[in-house]
Amino acid sequence: MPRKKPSIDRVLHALGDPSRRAIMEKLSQGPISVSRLAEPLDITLAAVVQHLQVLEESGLVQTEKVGRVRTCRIEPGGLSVVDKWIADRRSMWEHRLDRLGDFLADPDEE
Amino acid sequence: MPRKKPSIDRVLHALGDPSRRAIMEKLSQGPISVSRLAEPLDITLAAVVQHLQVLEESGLVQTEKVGRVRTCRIEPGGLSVVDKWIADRRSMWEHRLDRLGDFLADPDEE
DNA sequence: ATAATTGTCAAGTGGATACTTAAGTAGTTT
DNA sequence: AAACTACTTAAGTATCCACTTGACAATTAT
Repeated sequence: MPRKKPSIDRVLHALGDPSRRAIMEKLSQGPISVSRLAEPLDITLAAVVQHLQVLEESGLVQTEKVGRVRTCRIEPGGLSVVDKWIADRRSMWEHRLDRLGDFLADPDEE
Repeated sequence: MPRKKPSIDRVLHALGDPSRRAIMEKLSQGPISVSRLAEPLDITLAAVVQHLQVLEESGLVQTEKVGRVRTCRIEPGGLSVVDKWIADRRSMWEHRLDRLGDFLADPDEE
């Protein structure tokens, strides 16, 4: 089955949840199985599996099942779409600040 | 009223919503009033105000009311907490990849 | 074969939340 | 003063979503 395109929408929604961020942080330490992932989190294994689905569909995590063990790891390129979105916003408003000193609208700052 | 500390949790949750991202994108073009912000979005003005509250509490947007008009603008440092979180994750797993070649899933390591 | 491990799936629940409507406030214009 | 503009606030609704339970499947160990 073809892997879904990781949109900024999917990715940011995925990262918006604390449990999923905890999973990302754990996975940053290295690949690990589902049940070992679940141990430190105080949610059930089933919940962890659901989070992993979201993370996988958003392109943040890759998993592979061998035998009865599913091993999860970070998908290194997954966060780049967020980087890009942020960079785009920043370039927009920074570029704007270059062109016109916006003291008119904002006398207080800068 | 002291401004709340913008945690990574607040910020990523705020950015997880498409309407709020649309607001961020519009604001990247420059400061604008609430009602003009609402025009292109097909949600009510009241909904926009609620989103703006979330964005402001997360430190992504700053607003200022003069007369009866509230002007909204990007808070330039607001996204840095996301940058930092991403950079931290990346440095973790990249550092790890430097140290040990991760040949295949080796469950009992270290 | 039996049991234990590791994960999967379906269905349901409770709480969060995005949104609407409607009424109200406070500046601004005429 | 009256009308209009630009929000603001409260309350209700409906959907979403994180999480649980419980039954099941598949692999590995005894």
